[in-house]
Order: sequence, then structure tokens, then C-alpha cells
Amino acid sequence: MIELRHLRYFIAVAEEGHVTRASERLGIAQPPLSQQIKALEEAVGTPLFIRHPRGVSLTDAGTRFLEGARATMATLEETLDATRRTARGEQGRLAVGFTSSVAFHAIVPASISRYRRLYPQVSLALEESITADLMDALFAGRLDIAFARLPPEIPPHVRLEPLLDEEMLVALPPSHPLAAGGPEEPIELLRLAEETFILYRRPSGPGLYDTIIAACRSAGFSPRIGQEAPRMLATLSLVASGLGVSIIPASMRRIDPGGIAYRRVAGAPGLVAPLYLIYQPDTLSGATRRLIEVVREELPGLAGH
Amino acid sequence: MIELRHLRYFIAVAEEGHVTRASERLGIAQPPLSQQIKALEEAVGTPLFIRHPRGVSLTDAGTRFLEGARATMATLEETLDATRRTARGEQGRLAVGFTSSVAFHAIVPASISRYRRLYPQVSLALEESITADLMDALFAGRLDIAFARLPPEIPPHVRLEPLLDEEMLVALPPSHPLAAGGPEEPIELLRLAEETFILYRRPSGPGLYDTIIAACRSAGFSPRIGQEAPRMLATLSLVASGLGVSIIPASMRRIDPGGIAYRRVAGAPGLVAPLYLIYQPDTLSGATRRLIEVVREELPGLAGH
DNA sequence: AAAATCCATATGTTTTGAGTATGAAGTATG
DNA sequence: CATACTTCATACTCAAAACATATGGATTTT
Repeated sequence: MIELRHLRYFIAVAEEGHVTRASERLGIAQPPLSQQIKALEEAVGTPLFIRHPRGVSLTDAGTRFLEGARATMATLEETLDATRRTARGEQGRLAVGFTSSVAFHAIVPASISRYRRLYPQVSLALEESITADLMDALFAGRLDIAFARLPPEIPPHVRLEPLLDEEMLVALPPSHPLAAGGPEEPIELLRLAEETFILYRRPSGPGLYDTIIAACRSAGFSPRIGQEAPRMLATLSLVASGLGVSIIPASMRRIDPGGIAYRRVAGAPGLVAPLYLIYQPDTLSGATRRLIEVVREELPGLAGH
Repeated sequence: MIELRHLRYFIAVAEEGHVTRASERLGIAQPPLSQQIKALEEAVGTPLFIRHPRGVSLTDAGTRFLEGARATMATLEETLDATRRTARGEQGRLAVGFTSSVAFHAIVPASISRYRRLYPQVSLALEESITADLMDALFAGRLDIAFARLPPEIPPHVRLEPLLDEEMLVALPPSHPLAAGGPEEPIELLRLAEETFILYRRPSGPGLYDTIIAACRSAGFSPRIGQEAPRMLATLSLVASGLGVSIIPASMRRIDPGGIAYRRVAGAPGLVAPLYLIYQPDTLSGATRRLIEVVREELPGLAGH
């Protein structure tokens, strides 16, 4: 069976044109080198060297073999390089998922664009889905990592790394009396007791919906639910149309489907929208590790926003 | 040190996704396979497999390595193929030399064109030179094989394989009285005793020149030499101009610089032009061997022409 | 809960690659 | 022309490493 040792030895002998000199270069004695060359010729099935009284030279077949042996070694070297770069996360593919709601938070675009700049040789695949689908994809390996709110169910071997707890804001129709104050002036949650709430409810499981209900309860009232919208954007459209108020993560403020007023909330300490980085810590690819690093480095500059 | 064994084992495990099954496929036990995989991962410097309770799967780095490992093996396989084809003489390069005088003999173009047809993947380099240069080139390895008349000096390790002895013809000017008979009707050499001879003389060494002188001597006269031309074609031009007669190998009959009459020669048994195939038998390339075969096969149909 | 699956580790055996000594063939040199 | 030298090949020994057998640990299946 031909081994790389044979190729290394062959190349040395071919380059030196001299078995003894090649053996010195290889750091072995001359006889084993002669033996290995002989074994190689036997495996190939044809002489590769012409033995002269003063050194050796390549046969035609040997010349062709030298070319191929070098190509083989070069292919392997490249492979090792690329493999190590991939392991270090400097090369390869990375599939990142996120929900539509977190995509508006600055940490997501900031991390991804910095990652792109730092590791341009990693080809990024971005996917926006609902949390449940992200978790499935993560578990099945179609996704390496995801940004999301608290998922309904956590598959085994999946880690939720809490990134930050985002403040939540009240979204008021422009005509609403409470919309008058400045955006930084908080509203007591209890003052919304008589309002109709438009809430985004994800299919199955807890999440922001429950957080909001719980916050209202502990503020002393049970919110009247007017409509449950399937998408965050739809929720805000309904608010803009004056059908009710809503409570949304602060980063969603950027969406403005027509004159919505956003106000901070006072007296509701648990009313936050957590943001998690989600991945399988046991089977981290290098590229994934690098993204986690980047996200953690971006965090201090953005936390709380 | 990474060896091909590692690549072969790695590919098997990657393809099976299963160490035990791969070990069966490879015909070895499972523990050594685990060890070799571990050694490979250590050499590469990064894990290539993720160990699951029910088999193994590739890491990102492993996926990249699989690609490269396959490419490496493929490169080697191609190399072995090409090397063996080269050894068999089905591929590669072949440098063939010949003198201007033998190029007219049918054996040369016939052999070369048949060789071209049989071994189209061998790229042919044809070179026309004087015999001495051919011998130098042959000895130096710039030429694999040559067609020539008897060379002045034979370098060591060079074999002259006699192909055939070519008849020699008298070349007469068109106006010459002896030119009247049919070409197949031989002339006694002695009848040329009073003629002026135009002879082709190669720089240094014996050859056709001496053969002709010797034949005249044994026919009973010493030829009067009118001029020694440096090239065969020049010789015939001088004959055509009526400056004398000449004696040339039969195959040169094809050259006709204006109405030369060619006649066979009688009573001169030694008056032949030998044609040799010349090569170094100790360092024959496959391609050279094949050409020798082809020439030998062409010989029966052409001998004596 | 027990059995089964599968990879990893531990230990012994065999293969084989490498070292030392020597020979054969050819070349250079006195 | 004989001797010394160079270089590759062969013979034999040793050591490393590849492989086999036995066993353990983790996880899943029955």
C-alpha cells in the first residue's frame, strides 16, 4: 500500500538525484530509503529511477510520478490549511437564524456586520423564522445559531445564552390622550387598565404575551384583549388605526406604521423582553464560536437599548 | 506524520458515519481505527468528528477535510494511472532523430505515422540533424532514439540495431550514354571507372563515402572524385548538371532535381547503405520501446526497398 | 431495569520501518 | 593498471507502531 512516506521519500530522491544525499535531508539512513523507494516502485509497478554509478535519475514514468506526487502533497497541504482555518472559524459556512421581532434590535445587525468584516471568508446564511422553527432547525443542524426571545420549548443540548433584557414600551395610537407626553416620560402601567390591548401571540408556548399579562396582573388589573395579531407588524398597524394599545420591545420603536406614540412604562419591573443567543454548545463549529465572541463583544455597547 | 492510511480510514468513517461499520469495511478491528482517527485529529490539530451515542458525524472542519482527503486520493490515483500509462509507453513524450538521408526511406515515415496512430497520447518531437549530432543528443538524453546510417563514433551504452541494408544506385546525368537503359537493368560498376564521381562526404568518420570507394576498389578501379558535396541534395544537383555521376542509397531516388537517371549496380556485393535504429537499451522509456516495436513490425513489408 | 449499541481505553502481539554492517559495481586517482 | 572512493543494494537486527483482544463507560432501546 502506497503511503505518503513513499511520496515524501521519492520527492527527496528525485530532487537530489542522489539516494544518500536525500537520506541525509530526510534524516534517515540510506538503506531504509533505498528499500522504501524499491517498495514504491513495486507498488506503482514500474521503475521510477534509473540507477547510475553516480546517483540516480528519473525515468519517464518517474518524471510523471514526480509531478503527481508534488500535486498530491500540495492538495493535502491545502486541505490541512483549509481545515484548520475552518476549525478556527475563519472559513466555511455559518447559518444564523433570528425572529422577525429581534431583527430590529441593534445587536443583531451590528454583530452580523462586524462578523462579516472580521471573517469575510465565511459565507453567511441568514434565516428569519418563528422561534419554534428556529429551534427545530438548530436541533436538526440546519442552523448553527439563532437570536430569539424565550422559546416555548428548549430541545436537549441547546443552550440559551441571555444577552440582554430589553425594556418594553407602550404603543399608543396618535390620537390617544396619553400620547401627549414626551416619549421618555413613563406611564404607570395601571393607567392602561381600561384600555383594549392588541397583542402579538406566538403559536403555542409562553413568551412576551404572558409576560405582558403577568405584568398587568401584578400592576393590579387584568387587561382586556381586543385582538391577537399573528405578526408584530400587524399588531402595530392595528394600534396605529386606533383599535387599542400595545406593549412591545423597545427596539420595535423603529417600526412606525403611521404616527404611533411610544411611551416608557413605570411600575412594572418584570416587564422586559429578554433576548437570547441560542446554540448547541457541544457541537460548536469554529465559525459559530467566532460569532458568539463577536456578539459578546458587541454587547457592552448596546445593553439595555 | 499524516499518512494515506489516515485519509483512507477517515474517509471510511466519514462515509459510514460509524466507526465500527467502517472498521469492518476496512478489514480491521474497531479499536485501532478509533486510535488512528484520534491520531489524525491530533495531527490536523482539530476534531474532525462529533461523537454521538449512536455513531459519529463530521464537524465543519471534518467536512472540509473530507473534501480534501478525497481530492488527495483522487490526485494520487490519477498520478498512478498516468505513471503506468507512461511506463507502458501509451503516454508522454518521445524525441526521435534522423539524418536527412534516411528521412527518404519509407521505413521512417511509415513507422512514425503508424506510431502516431497507435499512441496518440505521446507527443512526438522530430529532429533532423547530421549523424554526429544525433549521437550526441542521444547520449545526452535529449533524444530517445534515432534513425541513421553508420555513425562515425558510437558512444558507450548505445545500441545500433541494424534495420536493413539498402541497395545503392548509380545516379547519372540525363544526357549520359549509360542513362539510356531501363532503371531495373543493372550497370557493371567497372563501367564507371572513367567517370567523375560526385560524392556526399560527412564531416569526419567513415560512412557511405568509404563504402563507395571500397566497392570501386574491389571492382578494380580507383574512382576519380570530382567534388565532395556537403549535402545529399547538393550532390544530386551537381549530377543533374552533368558534372559527374554519383552513387546513392536507393531511397534517394525520390529526389529528382531534373531528369537524373538511376540505375542499379551489378558486380558490387558490398555496395549497400545500412540503416540503423539507434538507442540506449539500458534506459529505454516505454514510449521508445513502443517505437522500436513499431519499427520492427514495419520492417518485413519494406526490407530491401 | 436490563440489554444492547457504540466509542474509548488498556494491554499484548505482530508487522514493518529504520539502523548497522557489508557487498557489488563503477569511477576517479596515483 | 591497481587502489581507493563513491554510491546503491542486500542481510540482519532492533524498535516503534499498527493491529488484535479484552474491557469500560455512556447512552439508547426494549
